[in-house]
Amino acid sequence: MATAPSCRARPSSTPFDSLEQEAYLQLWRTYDRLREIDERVFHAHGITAQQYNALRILRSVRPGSLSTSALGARLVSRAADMTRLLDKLEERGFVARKRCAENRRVVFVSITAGGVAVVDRLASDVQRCGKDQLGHLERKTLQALIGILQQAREPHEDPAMAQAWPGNRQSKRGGER
Amino acid sequence: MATAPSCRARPSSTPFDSLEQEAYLQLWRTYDRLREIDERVFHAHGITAQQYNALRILRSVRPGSLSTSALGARLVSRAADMTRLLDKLEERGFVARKRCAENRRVVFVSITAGGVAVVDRLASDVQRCGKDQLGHLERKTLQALIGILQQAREPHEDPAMAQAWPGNRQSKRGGER
DNA sequence: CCATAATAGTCGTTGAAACGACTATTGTTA
DNA sequence: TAACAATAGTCGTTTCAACGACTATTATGG
Repeated sequence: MATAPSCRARPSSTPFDSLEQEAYLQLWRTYDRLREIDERVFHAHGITAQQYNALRILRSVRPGSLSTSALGARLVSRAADMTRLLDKLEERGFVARKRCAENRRVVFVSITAGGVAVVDRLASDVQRCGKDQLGHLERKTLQALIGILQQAREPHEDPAMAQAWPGNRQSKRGGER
Repeated sequence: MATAPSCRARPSSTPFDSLEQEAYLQLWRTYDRLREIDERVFHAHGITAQQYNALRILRSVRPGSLSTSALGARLVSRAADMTRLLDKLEERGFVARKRCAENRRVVFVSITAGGVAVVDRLASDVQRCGKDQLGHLERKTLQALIGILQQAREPHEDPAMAQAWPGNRQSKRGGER
């Protein structure tokens, strides 16, 4: 690891006020660059990254369903407005909504066969996209990144949803490679 | 009540298809969480993170100016539409635009005294915000994060602007502790 | 019971991002 | 120099995100 131990940065070349700010801006820019890549993929299929995420989560509980707010809590990015996100998915027949009988305030959402088809159709593109984005990093580097990111947001993560975004370090998933 | 009775991490507890995808989603979520924090700060001052960045860059070249596109290239996040971003800043008297005489296609932008005042007024809040976001990480961890992020986006970074986002690893900026 | 609060979701409005078409200016070349 | 291409920026439109107000339903406390 660590290409170039030298590089010899000039003193005034860092326009950052603090290390924390630099880390955050690097994070922002990196996210922005990688997002550009996967949005190309999703856009080609007429879908949004956020919408894909919702479908991915719904597929994982299929044939079960989730309440609107439970789904929102599991999304990668907080979504202020589930209603309209689901409106779009429902319009296109990817999800179905059903009012809960016991508690008529909640609405359960489930993925339809059409929604599953979309996710499946995207699967290989998404897989390839991941390689395009970060495939040049070694596994150990990726794992280190994941660990630091979890550590970084740990104090800002709502403990109530620690199970949705667990801080499990090792995550030995086996497969893949 | 009755949060998951099991916990028991069933094999399918990692909803990620690959390590690359996991890293990207962790990056996305972490960015989202940290962004929430600094947007609170900027929103309190009636400004956008992106706008603040533009002002920060313009202040760094003060009293000089940058062409619209040069400024856009230096921003943290690619901005599709500089025109309207600058419109808003100009409306509020934070920047000034002036057509270039030699090449009348380009427009030079510079920060005004009012713009400098805004950035200065925000400085301490921004500083504190950085601590809130990532102050709980050790310096070495932050440096490791920065290094991995640079490595992560290196193949996706336009070489033409490598100077705006240099890949210098160590960036010993001294003070700040 | 009734009043009140708390919860789950919906909707209106505003502002920003995305995408592309368009104008103005300059460079190139036949 | 006229025609064409390239460049820099602007603008129109559509879509998405943010914020808050609002409706409907259920829980709670006198």
